[in-house]
Amino acid sequence: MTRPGGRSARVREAVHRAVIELLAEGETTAGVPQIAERAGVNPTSVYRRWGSCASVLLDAAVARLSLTSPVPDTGSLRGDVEQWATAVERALADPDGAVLVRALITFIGTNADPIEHLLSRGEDLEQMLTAAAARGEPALDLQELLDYVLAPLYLRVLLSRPIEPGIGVQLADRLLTAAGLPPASGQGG
Amino acid sequence: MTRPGGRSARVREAVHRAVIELLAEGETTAGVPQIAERAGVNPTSVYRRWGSCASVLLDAAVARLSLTSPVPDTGSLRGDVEQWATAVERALADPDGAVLVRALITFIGTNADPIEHLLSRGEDLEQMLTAAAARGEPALDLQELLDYVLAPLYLRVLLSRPIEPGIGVQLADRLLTAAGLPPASGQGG
DNA sequence: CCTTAAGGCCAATGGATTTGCCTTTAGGTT
DNA sequence: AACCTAAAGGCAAATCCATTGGCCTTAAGG
Repeated sequence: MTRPGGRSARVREAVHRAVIELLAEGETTAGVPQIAERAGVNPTSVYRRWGSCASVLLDAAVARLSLTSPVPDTGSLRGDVEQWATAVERALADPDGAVLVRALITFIGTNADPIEHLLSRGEDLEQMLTAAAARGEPALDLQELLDYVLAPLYLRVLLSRPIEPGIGVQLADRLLTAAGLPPASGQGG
Repeated sequence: MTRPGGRSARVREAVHRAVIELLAEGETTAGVPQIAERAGVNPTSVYRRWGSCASVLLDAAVARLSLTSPVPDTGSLRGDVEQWATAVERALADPDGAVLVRALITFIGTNADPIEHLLSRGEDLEQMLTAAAARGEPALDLQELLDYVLAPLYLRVLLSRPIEPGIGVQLADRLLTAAGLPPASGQGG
């Protein structure tokens, strides 16, 4: 029998918060003992539940990023893409989000699981694009969406460049323009 | 007095090769002792010169990446951008290059130095774009070059997706098209 | 009020890191 | 060319610290 709630949940929460905090403070070399102390938890407990610092990080990152950027459904391709881009922009502009993305990237080389997780989100996005095409809007590729919008945002995070407010929409517009969709007039019609 | 050559240089070389090899073999958790053994060097020497595994990696990455992708000067904007994109593509398609980029990203959060190094290359690229604008060609932004070409390539590396051959030129064309430069006819004039 | 999953504590353990000292040798000098 | 000198490497012993294992305590979930 597994026990998802109560003390276990509190420990999980505390540990997640601890890693994120430590990373945000630049303590990138913190080990399990440091995390445990910050979380007010015994190191042994962390070792038993997660086994390593990397797993903790991964768990925290996936838990956090799952709450972010749900796939939108505004009824128009432009609306969907812009809304999604904005959500990603917001997620990455938040220092915690940035830190988690970097951590995720770091450990993706080791673990295949997080990639799977990300790709499953990709399928949702693909559906969003497919639905738009079915409505008669321009057909977009998931890869194009990633190239035009996600990649530039990630590059900023990874190189520690600032995320300019509004950049999400701007990137989305580049994609939509390249796809032949006229720029939004903003006046409807 | 510092001694850049002779045995020191050999040790440096051997250690660089060792980290790259180990990473390429998937030994992402290798520590200083493993690196030293692979390099045929005493661990103490590694500790004294670099202090940590991260520094070794960084040193190796910067040393290696400095040799790659020199800024081109073909006389035409399209030629320059396409050639640069292809060089980057080639660098990232090489497993060693990919591994180093990921390593670099991982430790950029900690160290500011490598960012400086990368940005200094950015200035060279900016000159390339400025020179083209001075010739009357479309004026491009460094940021656009990074967004359209570098970011998508990096994203592939970071998410462990394959780098499709020719993708460099394809990305370059997107940028050039967006800039109003007609696609290459390949027939000149 | 049970049962037992999960956490805490403490005492090993083992490998990474540091330290002191000696040997090699790069780079310069005579 | 032989010859300094000190920077850099090697070696071994000492130390430090993350990780593990055994055992007890707490408290979910029924």
